[in-house]
Amino acid sequence: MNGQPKVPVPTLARLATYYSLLREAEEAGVETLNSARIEGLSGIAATQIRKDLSRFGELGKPGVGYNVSELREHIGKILKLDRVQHVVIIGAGRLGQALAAYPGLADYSFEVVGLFDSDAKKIGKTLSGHLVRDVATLSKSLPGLGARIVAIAVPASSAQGAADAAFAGGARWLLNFSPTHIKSPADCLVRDVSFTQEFAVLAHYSEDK
Amino acid sequence: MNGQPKVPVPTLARLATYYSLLREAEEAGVETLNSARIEGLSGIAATQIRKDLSRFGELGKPGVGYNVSELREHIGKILKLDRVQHVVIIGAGRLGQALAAYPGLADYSFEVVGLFDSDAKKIGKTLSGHLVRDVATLSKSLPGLGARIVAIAVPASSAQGAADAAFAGGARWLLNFSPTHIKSPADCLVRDVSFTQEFAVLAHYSEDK
DNA sequence: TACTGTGAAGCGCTTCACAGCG
DNA sequence: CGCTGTGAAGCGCTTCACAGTA
Repeated sequence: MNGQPKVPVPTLARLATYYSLLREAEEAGVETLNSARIEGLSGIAATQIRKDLSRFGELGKPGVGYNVSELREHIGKILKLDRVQHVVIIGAGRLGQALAAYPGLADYSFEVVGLFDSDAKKIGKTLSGHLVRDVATLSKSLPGLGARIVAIAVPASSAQGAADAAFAGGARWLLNFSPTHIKSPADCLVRDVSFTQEFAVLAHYSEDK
Repeated sequence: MNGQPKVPVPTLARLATYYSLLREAEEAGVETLNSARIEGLSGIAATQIRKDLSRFGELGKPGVGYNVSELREHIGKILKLDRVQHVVIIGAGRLGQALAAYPGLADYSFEVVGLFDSDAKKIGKTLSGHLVRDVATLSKSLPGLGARIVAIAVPASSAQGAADAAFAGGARWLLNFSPTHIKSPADCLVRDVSFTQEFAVLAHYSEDK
């Protein structure tokens, strides 16, 4: 998709974890952190942490560790959290509202710039601090909102329609919270978050001893 | 006594996908489905599907495919969705409410038997159809609720405390929706669902302007 | 001495090619 | 012939052992 060195998704996920933990350490005034301490804070093995970070250059100092703010900044650049990322949310139900109001998003420089729904009772109202707009207008208004990322928080039956409207509006990165498979153009990336899947995995383990 | 063969987590996740899609096919009156059709419905490669299913015996018929209701039932047993799974949710904020009311949970035979919060304004009220109870009483009331699985939907700052109360009440399987690492006893299993992590992974792929 | 960086080994999931059965 | 089941190859992430550096 772009010409940068490919970073494995599991690594990216861990980088997001480091980022969040480094933010907290920075606010607490911690200046350096070594891989063993990061393991204690994150549950991720120290060797794994060093391996992840070494991919991007020599970020740490032997005998000392990693400089907290430098490392946070560096990871921010890799994850592109060094700029504001505009996000649009489709679906103003409980989940959509939860996402729209989620404080964690702001911590990562995500900004919700639009909340859409198809329910006439919700359109025009302000929910979770956002004006609810008609999803029928999505594909036309999306380019003007400058949103790179669209989150789908609608029931399974309307998910593909919502996604198609997003694609028509130029969206290329989707986070799909609906429990259904979304067919997407080849140059688009859809990431699924399935609550039921997570519960089901846990259920499988629920009886062994 | 763990006599069952270990099933990889990625496989379990896909089984949950098959299960959901088979439910729909069953309701639509479809009797058989072959791996190519399941690929079309799920986006999962046909060879992967056959490999996944072959692990549990010869479930399909060459030249025909898989019997929809038989397969759904079989997967239900593997994932232990053939019985009601009681779930307790800690945190009655927007996310906790979204989970408590999520229709997908009922489709998988999950039943929310308790919704807890620490906010005195919420305790005693009914939200998303559930009475909100005081989280301070959680560890005592948990055994009586018969919940195997506990979902943590509280802010990061109270997540460890909520988890500890759940562990004290005998919970051993946690779904953690808070953006923080939870320390858990060795015989407990914590699965993390991090919205910000998912957004961050997507952000990495977003194009430079 | 304390800690990072890294080549190599290890391991598990995925993909392939094709055997086997209805 | 159509479609599943499977041993084997492929591949990528993780873990290990230790070299290298402040």
